[in-house]
Amino acid sequence: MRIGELARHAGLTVRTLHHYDAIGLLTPSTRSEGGYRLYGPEDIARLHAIQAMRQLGLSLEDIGRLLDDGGGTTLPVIVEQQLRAIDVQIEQAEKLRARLGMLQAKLATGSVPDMDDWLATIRMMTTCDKYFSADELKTIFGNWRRIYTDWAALITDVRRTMKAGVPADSLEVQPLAHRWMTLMGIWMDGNLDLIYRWGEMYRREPSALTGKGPDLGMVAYMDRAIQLRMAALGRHLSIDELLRLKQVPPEAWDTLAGSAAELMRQGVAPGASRARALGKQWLGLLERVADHDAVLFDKLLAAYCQEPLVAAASVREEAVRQYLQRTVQSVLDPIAA
Amino acid sequence: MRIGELARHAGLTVRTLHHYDAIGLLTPSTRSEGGYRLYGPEDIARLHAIQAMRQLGLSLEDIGRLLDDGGGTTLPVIVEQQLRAIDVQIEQAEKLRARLGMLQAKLATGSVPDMDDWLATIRMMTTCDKYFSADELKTIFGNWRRIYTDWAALITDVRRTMKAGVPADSLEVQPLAHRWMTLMGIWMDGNLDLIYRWGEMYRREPSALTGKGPDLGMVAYMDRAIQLRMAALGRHLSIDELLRLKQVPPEAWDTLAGSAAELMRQGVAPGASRARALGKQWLGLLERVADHDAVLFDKLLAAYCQEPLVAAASVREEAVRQYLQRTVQSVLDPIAA
DNA sequence: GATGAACCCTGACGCTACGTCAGGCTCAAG
DNA sequence: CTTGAGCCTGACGTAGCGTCAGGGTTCATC
Repeated sequence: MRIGELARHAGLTVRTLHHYDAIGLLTPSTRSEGGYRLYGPEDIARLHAIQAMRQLGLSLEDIGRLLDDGGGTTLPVIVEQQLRAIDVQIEQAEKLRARLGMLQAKLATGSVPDMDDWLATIRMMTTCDKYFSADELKTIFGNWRRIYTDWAALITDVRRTMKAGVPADSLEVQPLAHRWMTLMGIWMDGNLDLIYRWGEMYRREPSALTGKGPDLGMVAYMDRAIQLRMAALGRHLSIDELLRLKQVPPEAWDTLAGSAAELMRQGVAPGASRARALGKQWLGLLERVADHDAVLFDKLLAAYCQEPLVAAASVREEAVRQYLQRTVQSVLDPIAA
Repeated sequence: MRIGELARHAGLTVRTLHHYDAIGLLTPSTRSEGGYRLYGPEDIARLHAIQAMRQLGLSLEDIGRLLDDGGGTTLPVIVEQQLRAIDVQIEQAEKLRARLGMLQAKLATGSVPDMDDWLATIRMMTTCDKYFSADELKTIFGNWRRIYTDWAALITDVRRTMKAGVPADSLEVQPLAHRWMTLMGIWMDGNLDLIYRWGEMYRREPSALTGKGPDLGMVAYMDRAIQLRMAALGRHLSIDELLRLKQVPPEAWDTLAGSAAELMRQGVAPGASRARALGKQWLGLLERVADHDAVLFDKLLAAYCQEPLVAAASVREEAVRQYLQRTVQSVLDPIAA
C-alpha cells in the first residue's frame, strides 16, 4: 500500500506519514524500486498503536520509545487503556452536554448565567479530564513488560483461590495481597495515588470483562484482603512511614520461609545457631524493607510480630510463622530465650 | 479576578491567557495599579466563547475575527453548534467503543485482525468527523449576523402558516420555501452540500428544541415544500444549471408583484405600455437570476410559465400571477398578443 | 516597617507536529 | 511516448503554547 492510499484510509495527510518516517516513528517496511514507500500490515498495526496512544495524549517521542522497547506485548494493554479513556470521554461529554443544555435554556429566557456557571462550563470543555495524565500513562505502559508475566500468574492464582471458596479475610489470601501490592507498586512506580485511581477506574467502568485481566469480583476480593493488610500495618505505622517502605524481591522471603520450614521439620530448636542465623537473615530483610531506619524498623518488627496478618504474607503456614517468630526472639533477646 | 485564579478555575495555564492577551484575543478589561491583569465577568463570557469555538476546531485567529465583528449575537449560536458537535462526538465515541470492544475480543482469542479492520479503526480514531469543517463553521458563524433577523421573522411566519393548517404542498407555502432557500443560500455561502448536511443534522439530533430555532416538524414541513419546488424546477433545469442561478433581493420581486396587482386592479390591459414596462422589469430580474445566460434564461422562463409552483414563490395571488404571465407574453410576442 | 512567600510582569527563545512550497522522479493508462 | 496523477527529498514556515530569566507586587506575619 502506497503512502497516499494509506493516508486516505487512515484519515491522515501524506505529510504526517512523511513526518513519522522522518523521526523514525513509522518507517515503511519496504520501498518500491522507484523509492516509493510501501506499507505492509505490520506497519498498519503499528500505526494503529500510534494513533491510539496519540489519542491518549502521549507525544510522538514517548510513543516511539514505548513501542520500540515495549515489544509487541503492549497491544492489548493499549486497547484496554483506550477503551477506558473512551468511556471516560463519553461520560464527560454527556455531563458537558447536560450543562450546555441548561445554559442554552437559560440563554433562551434572556438571562445571563453567572460567573461560576461560566467557569464550570469552561473547565469541563477544556479539561476533558483523562483518568491518567500523559506521564502516568508512560509509566503504566513502560512498566507493563516488567510485570506482565507475574501479573498473569497472580491472576490465575487469585482465581483459583477464589474458586476454592477461601474467604477474602483468610490469612491464606495475604500472600496474594502482598504479591498484588508489590506488582502494583512496580507497575505504577510506587505512586499510591495512581494505584488508587487505577482501582477506582476498574470499579467504575464495565469494560473490564476481557477475560485476561482481573474481573470485578476479583478486584473486590483482593481489595478486601489488601484493606485488612493495610489496616493491620496501619496499627503500627503512619501513612508516611508506609510510603517510605522499600520492596525486596519476593523470592527472598520465600526461600527464607522454606529454610525455616526445613529447620522446623528437622527439629532444630529456635535458639540453635543454625536457626539464629536464619533469624538474622530475616531481620536483615526487614531492615532493607525499613530502609535501614531504626525507628521504622522497630515499628515494622512490632507489626510483623503482633499482626499474624502481616506475617502471613511471606510465611504461609501458621506453625512455621510461630517457629520463625521464636527464632527471631532468640536473636533479639538471647538471654530471655 | 487575577490571572492565576482564572487559569485554575478554567483549567488553563497562565501562559495561555498571556498568549491570548498578546494576540489580542482576550484582553482583560482592567489592570490593577501594579499592572496585574484583572478579568471581569464579560471577559469570562468571552473566554467561554473562545473555548467553545476552539473545541469546534477553529484557529485562534478565526475566533478573534468572528468574535470581534460578529457582535454579541453569536453566543446562543455557538452553544447550539457546540451541542450538536458534542452529540456527534458522543455518537462517534460510542461507535469507536464498540469497534475497540470487538478488536479486544479478537485479540483475546489470539487472532490478528486484518488490515481493513485496522484501517477502519484508525480512521475512526483520527477523524473524529465533525459535522462541519472549520471552514464551514467559519462561514456559518460569520454569516449568521447577516441573516438572523430575517431568519427569526421567517420562523415565525412558518409557524403561523403551519398553525393555520395550510398543507405543505399548498402554493401558499412556496413564498416561504423561497425565502427559506434564499436565506440558507446566504447563510451557507451557497454551498449546497453544507445546506443539505445542516438539514441532516437537524433531523438527527434531538437538541434542536431550543424554542428559538425551527423545530423538527417545521423542518419537515419546509422540506416538503422545498422538495416540491426543486422537483418543479428540476423538470426544466439540470442540477448544474440550478447551481448556476443567482439570487436577487426578495424585495425586488415583492415590489414588482405589488405593482402588477395595482395595475390589474386599475384594469390596465396586459398589452398596455405600462404593463409591458412592468413585464420588461420582471424579465430583467429573471435575466439576473439566470446570470445573463441565454440558454439558462429560456429554461427558467419556461419553468416560471409552466410551473405555477415556481411562480408562486414570488407572486402570491393566482390572479396576479396570470395577469403577469399575460403581460410577459405580450412583451415576448407582441404580435400574437 | 520589614520580610518572606506567593503571585505577577515583560521579554525572549524553544518546541512539537505538522503545513506548504519547490524542483524533480515514477508509474500506469491511453 | 506522452500525460497526468502521484511520489520523492529537502527546506522553510506556522500555531499554540512551554520554559526560562530578571525583576516588580501583594499581603499576611513577625
